Amino acid sequence: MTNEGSILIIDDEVQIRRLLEITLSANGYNISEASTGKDGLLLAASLNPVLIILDLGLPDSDGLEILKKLREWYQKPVIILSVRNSEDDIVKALDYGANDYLTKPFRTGELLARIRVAIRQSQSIPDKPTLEFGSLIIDLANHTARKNNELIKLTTTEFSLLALLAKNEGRVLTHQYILKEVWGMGYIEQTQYLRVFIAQLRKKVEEDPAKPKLLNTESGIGYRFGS
Amino acid sequence: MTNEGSILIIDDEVQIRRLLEITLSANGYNISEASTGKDGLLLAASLNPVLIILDLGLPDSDGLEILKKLREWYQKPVIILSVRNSEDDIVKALDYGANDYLTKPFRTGELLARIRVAIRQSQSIPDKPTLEFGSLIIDLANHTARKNNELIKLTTTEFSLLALLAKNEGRVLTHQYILKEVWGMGYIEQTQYLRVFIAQLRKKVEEDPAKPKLLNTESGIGYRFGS
DNA sequence: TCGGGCTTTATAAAATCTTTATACTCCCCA
DNA sequence: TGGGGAGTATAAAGATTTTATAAAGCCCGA
Repeated sequence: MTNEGSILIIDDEVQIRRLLEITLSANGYNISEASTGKDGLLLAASLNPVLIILDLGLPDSDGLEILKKLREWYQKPVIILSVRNSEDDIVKALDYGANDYLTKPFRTGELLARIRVAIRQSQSIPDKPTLEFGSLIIDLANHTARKNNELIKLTTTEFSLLALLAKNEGRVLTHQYILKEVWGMGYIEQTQYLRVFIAQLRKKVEEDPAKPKLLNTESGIGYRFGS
Repeated sequence: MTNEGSILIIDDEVQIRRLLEITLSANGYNISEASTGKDGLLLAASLNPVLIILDLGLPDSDGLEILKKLREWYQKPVIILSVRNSEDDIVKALDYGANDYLTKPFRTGELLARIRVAIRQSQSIPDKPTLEFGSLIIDLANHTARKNNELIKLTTTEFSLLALLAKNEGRVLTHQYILKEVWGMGYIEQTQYLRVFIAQLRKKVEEDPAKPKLLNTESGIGYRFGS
């Protein structure tokens, strides 16, 4: 795969993409590009790049939302490149999981150095792309899950729910928290959604859906994955 | 142990140190300070801080040299804080092993966010606080309790009751107080509820429910956890 | 238009809480 | 010394809340 180890640029401005493409290529990186948040997410999932450069001012969606969605499964570095220079924007982006934040216009040498820092750090941290629980293997980067080595067909919502719970193995997550993370702020009261999807997941993931070992319910509170 | 997890500031300017000290302390970090590179290196070695904030413009030595020396053994994050704003300085510092680079004057909120990023990357999630009583472990944040490392199944009410008593280990809590805290103001007279739930808890938590060691009754007054 | 996936509804089942019933324990005093 | 009462323990029945699951309806993209 030629794009193994590439850097993904998500930015709507053509000239910025061109500049980055030239600069980064000249320094030995493979480049992939997306001009919208949606494309960016898709490309990120399919290419699994070593680093993502993300513009906050995308036309189709809020950059922070893209960042949050990315961070549900993408552990490698994300560097924000934005014209926004307010402290609030910077702090939010960093707290949402960005590794670094540069304001446009930026100095290419500095960007390159910060890319080196980010990649250097991500390599020292051992990659944990899959979560394993007995015969169940969840691959966060590829959005897939396997039981006894067979691929389980999961919808997007089912996968985020499973991934959220699995990433918090042993912890009790409240209904509200799960609904907020998977469906969004406006769905905090839709506990029934959660019940429906948990039931579906159990059918797909558990040996015996009637006696769940992975997706445990904490009556009156929420759900807990495992132990 | 008090300096375990502290942040070391190496900067010769008193007012910067004072500012950082106030800001960082207010955000729950322990602070250590050095005004020269030499002291900084010594302190770093003796304290092993979780993060170092390093000024490049030290009087006794070149900041980059300090960084280089630090990096011979120190793997945790180093954030550079400097008046120097040239691309060359920034690139060099980052390539010498700095994790981040901020130019003075800096915005404290941004610095704090970048500190969080650096610490987040350098350490995995710390375990949440738990209450431990021999073989019984109560995890308040997770709403779980374990006896001999096995999860005990507790209902919401049972858990709040156990948690309330455990948090007040050794103290006698009156019936009324417990009822008010767990059930609410309107239940102060329902002493029987309490008896029922204490009995249930003892069955689940005590080695010998007939001879309780944790959930002790103070006849005529209330209950006491432990000692 | 079709079909997959999400939302909504309906209902059965399970879990939990409340109430009742009965027995036990301790302590005081005749 | 042993009977009585206040306070306590516990099981179990009844009531209520919460959860599981199937299935119907809806919506959107191919």
